[in-house]
Amino acid sequence: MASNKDTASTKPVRATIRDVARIAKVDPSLVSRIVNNDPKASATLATRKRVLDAVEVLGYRANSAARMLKTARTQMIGLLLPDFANPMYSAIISGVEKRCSELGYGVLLGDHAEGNSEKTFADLLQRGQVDGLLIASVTLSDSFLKNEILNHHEPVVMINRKVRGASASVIVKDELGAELAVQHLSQHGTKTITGIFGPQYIETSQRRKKGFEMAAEKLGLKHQSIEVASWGMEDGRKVGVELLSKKVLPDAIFTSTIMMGIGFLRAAHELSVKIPEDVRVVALHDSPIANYLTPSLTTVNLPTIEMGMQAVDLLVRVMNGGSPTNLVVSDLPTLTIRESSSPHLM
Amino acid sequence: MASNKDTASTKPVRATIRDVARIAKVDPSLVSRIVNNDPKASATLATRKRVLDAVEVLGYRANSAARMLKTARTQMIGLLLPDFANPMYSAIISGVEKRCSELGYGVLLGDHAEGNSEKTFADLLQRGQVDGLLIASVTLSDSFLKNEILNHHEPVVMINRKVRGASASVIVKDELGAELAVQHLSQHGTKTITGIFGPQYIETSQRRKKGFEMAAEKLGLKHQSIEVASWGMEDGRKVGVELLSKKVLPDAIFTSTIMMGIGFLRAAHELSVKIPEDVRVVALHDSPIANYLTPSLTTVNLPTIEMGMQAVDLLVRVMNGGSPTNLVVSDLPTLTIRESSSPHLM
DNA sequence: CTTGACTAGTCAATCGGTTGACTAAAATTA
DNA sequence: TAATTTTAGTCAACCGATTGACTAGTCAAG
Repeated sequence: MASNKDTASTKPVRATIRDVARIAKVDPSLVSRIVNNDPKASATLATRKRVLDAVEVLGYRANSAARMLKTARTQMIGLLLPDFANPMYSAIISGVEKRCSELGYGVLLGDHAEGNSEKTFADLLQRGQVDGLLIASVTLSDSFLKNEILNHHEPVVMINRKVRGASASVIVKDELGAELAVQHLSQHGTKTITGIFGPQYIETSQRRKKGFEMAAEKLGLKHQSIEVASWGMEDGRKVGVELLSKKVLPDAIFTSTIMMGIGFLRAAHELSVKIPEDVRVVALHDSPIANYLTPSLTTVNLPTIEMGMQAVDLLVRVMNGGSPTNLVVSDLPTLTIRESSSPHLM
Repeated sequence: MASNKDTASTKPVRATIRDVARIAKVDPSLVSRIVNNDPKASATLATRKRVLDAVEVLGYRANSAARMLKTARTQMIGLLLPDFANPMYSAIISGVEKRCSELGYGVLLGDHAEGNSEKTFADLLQRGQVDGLLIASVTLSDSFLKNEILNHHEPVVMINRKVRGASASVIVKDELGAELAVQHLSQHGTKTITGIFGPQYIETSQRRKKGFEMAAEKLGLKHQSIEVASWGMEDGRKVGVELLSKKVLPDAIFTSTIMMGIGFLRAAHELSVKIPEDVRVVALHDSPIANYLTPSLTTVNLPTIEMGMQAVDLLVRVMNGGSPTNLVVSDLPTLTIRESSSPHLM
């Protein structure tokens, strides 16, 4: 008699380890050891083959719930994001997913639109659905993170952001990215430059601003930093309209996100300010779309996919008992020069 | 003695149902019934309170692996996507995630870049990590899907695509979307119109083309359909360059994806063709970015988020024994008129 | 021929909840 | 008051895989 009674019709009958064991005429424990390459498994070649054949024939896959229960590891990682539409996050997702899939981890998605956050954390971590958590959110406050996350002291890695005081994180060389942009913008006789940044309570925004200001200082540029409440296209547009309505325009603009850069280009278009002739623009973050804007947008390509991958690596290390560290992706930002900063390309 | 022995230091000690039972001085089964609102649970108010208090105090959450194992349901849905960067997919993800979270399902992400596919399917479905699968992929061939997916006859819902012969699906009114675009474009004295479509072995592409052609026919427009191999920005640009290099330009262009539309605008810019003065453009799919392009891009807003949500609903129905159906989201596409199609806005 | 060391594999407890079957006491009905 | 139903809760068998402990048989060495 089959151990799986066929329930009426619809339910697919999944083979269990016992089914395999019965077919191969061995104990389930041996099957387990063989399929998991347990060094403790000792079996003759013939036996091993019988087992493997049975696995093949039955299409056996270990039930992951049972395995999770016994091993207390889910082989899943939670990924918390605020916004799926932002291309920056797309790249992170890609990197995370890629590395996870290489390492045999699943990626459980968690969005945390407003109000959602506690629920998500509780649901994912507390009921043991994931072995660890990646948080790529810029909107959660440091204090919330400290109280909710570090309290539960689960393995957590922050992506693209450090949280003061604790936890592991992976960031990229934002300062250097900003510096690269400023250096490039300083050419062609640029004297004045304006940077547009997100809110400074976010550590990442701070680093970008710092990189911008130090580079401008070093190059002797007259500079100004504008801080806005958010990072989106509309923010870039609004600031752009305001800035470009003035009598005197800066020679160059640096936006700390590509979304802002896109918005800024739009503002310039609306006010008939010529980019790059009147104002040259560089944005942080690359995205395929930068090539297709008019003018195409010069960007600093941050190693975002790499950041996602290394975040997974770090998280896995922490899950295995490694100590949480704050990691900086060693890949350097690179500049992709396009029309928005290069009069001669136009 | 606590049932959880404290392992050295790092591992967080999670309370089990037995811990709760002990504190509340009841049987674990009663705890289970109470926390799950099992109608079979009968307990005095006092007992119930004791249990709930104990749950609260211990921060108890049912271990999901154990529950999965026993109930044979994971409360997770797999979402298979080809590309996280495409804004179209972002909207689908949003909708799926939202509805899942409302219904208490988790979303397990599966990318299926090349070669990845069998592995992903096997991993997710066969080892019972998800109760059902949503597939939002346009690149997998019908035959692959039929053999790999329908063979295993697991609950699967296709998003934005039908597979001939079987399975459940959710699509939107693509024809109508195309028609809406053509109608709008037919104004302002348009006589000739060209549509740009993805490969016709994809059913969705077919419907869009059909909608386009029927509408053009009905309105007495001279029309032409171009078929390209893919749906991206570069495809739109290439076709655009080719098309706009000719001596005679069509009065209007319809692109069947927003990515193509973006690429087309770029082509026009490169060739100094004025949009909308020389050629008017409408793209299928809306996205916030359409507002920020130059010119801003008129789009047909398909109810994509809704599609994601309804896909989840349908999948859940199928998982609960409902019969798989091919569903068309009833929300109608709407037109958002922007500069690319409206001379008077410029 | 005996002892010891492998080899090839089996046994059984366990992970944490769930759920049908069951019981003792209390409440209701006859 | 006795019989019956309800209430309040308990018991114990799972779900499927993992893993430390154990055993029967084989082989080699002494």
